[in-house]
Amino acid sequence: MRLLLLEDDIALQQNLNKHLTAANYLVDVASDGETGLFQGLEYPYDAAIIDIGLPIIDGISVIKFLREKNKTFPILVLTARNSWQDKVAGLDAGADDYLTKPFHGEELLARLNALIRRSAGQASPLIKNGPLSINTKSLNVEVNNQVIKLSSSEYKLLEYMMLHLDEVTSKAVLTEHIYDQDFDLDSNVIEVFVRRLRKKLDPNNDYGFIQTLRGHGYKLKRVSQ
Amino acid sequence: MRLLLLEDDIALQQNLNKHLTAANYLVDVASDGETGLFQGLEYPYDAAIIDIGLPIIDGISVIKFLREKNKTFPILVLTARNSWQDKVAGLDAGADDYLTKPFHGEELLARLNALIRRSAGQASPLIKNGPLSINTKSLNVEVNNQVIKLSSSEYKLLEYMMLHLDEVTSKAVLTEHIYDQDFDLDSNVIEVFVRRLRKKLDPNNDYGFIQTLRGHGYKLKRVSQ
DNA sequence: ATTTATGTTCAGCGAATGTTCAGTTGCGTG
DNA sequence: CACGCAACTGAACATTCGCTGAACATAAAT
Repeated sequence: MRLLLLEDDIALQQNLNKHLTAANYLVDVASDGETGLFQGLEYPYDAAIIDIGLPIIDGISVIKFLREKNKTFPILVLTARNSWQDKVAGLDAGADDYLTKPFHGEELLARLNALIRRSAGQASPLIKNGPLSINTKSLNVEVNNQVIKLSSSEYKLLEYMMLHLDEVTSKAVLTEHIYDQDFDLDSNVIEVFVRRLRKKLDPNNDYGFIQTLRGHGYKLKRVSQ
Repeated sequence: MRLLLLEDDIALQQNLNKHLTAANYLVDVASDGETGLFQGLEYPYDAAIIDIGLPIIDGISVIKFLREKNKTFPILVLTARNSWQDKVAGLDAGADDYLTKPFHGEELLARLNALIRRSAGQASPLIKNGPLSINTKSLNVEVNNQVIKLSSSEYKLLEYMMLHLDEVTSKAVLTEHIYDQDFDLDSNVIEVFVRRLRKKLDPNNDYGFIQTLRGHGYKLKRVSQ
């Protein structure tokens, strides 16, 4: 198992390196974002541990860039205590878990093991489809890296379709997904939400994300990119 | 698909049961670890959903025991929010994925489907017959890799015949399949739909996909290729 | 209490689809 | 070969479905 460790605090870096190596990981280290990013793009890592505060390129940007380049290995971010924003930013950028400093080496190892095992099943909170991406943990939605603000229902609709790319889904099923109990069927809520979603995601209909299949339902087109 | 659901919160249990059943799973439920473990050892499940906090025997132990007895079906653990220890423990015990409460039924389904698919080597929604192919999920239809746009009824007809290749099907049966209730019999709707289908799939009748058996019905010819 | 965001309902429109019809074709049987 | 019936065909007609803008209702935020 090969790891990428990005940490600029040299003492901490060496300490972690020791721990991880002892746990039979092959560790590559870097002390700044640029070097780290380069390495992350270059080598087939099984996971990365990235500190938020890095010189040259900060950790968040490194994560974003790696995800943009379709690097899917799990990422664990290290944040300072009480820095709630950093955690959120990290998860938004595509990290899979976070750890607050200070922490025990054991804790790090446990989480890392879990992440790696889980990633074998490819359960990343970040779902991408061409220029469209959503984060099922932070509920962040982006089109071409532009954040889109969606209402709760709009998000639910989109999430469902992102989890079922290219599958036709009837309005009845979509309704069930938005409302806990069953709902009045001869309402056109779904149509209205779809309308608003389309408008927000793609005002000029450049992409045609959401397609209508008359008599069947809607589907979110898979975009290659 | 048969599932084992171990959850001691009765409300949640029933809710999940409803969702899963609606998604065509056959669900066995249990509210404590002992009963659950017994069932897990006894029946051939396709997957299990296990809450960490269970009476009598806790979820982690159940998972460990199942794995020890070489039960290989995928296991999804449910954990409380912020309890990363539980997640780690669950994954270490042999679970394949985790889900943090509260969650949407759909997210559960998506993960579950992913797990099962991964463990079983997916069944394809793609049906091919020579140059003709349909996708029963996306409802995409192609002839020689050229996408063909069909109306709802046209698609239903084609799907039925693709699922019954080389079988003669009477107009009455086809009618029943398109309409929920029975329909006026002395109408020539089917003929009209067949006509339109033929035109769209094969304008010059190069292949002769749909054959007429006078007095009996239609059949979709199996094409070698 | 007021404003703002979100959810829900409604009605008109137009295109896509479904349905009917009438004339034509052509197979199969006598 | 001729007849009758089943299927074919093109077009007209009818209807449904989804789209849309807006209004109204309710919930959340200030």
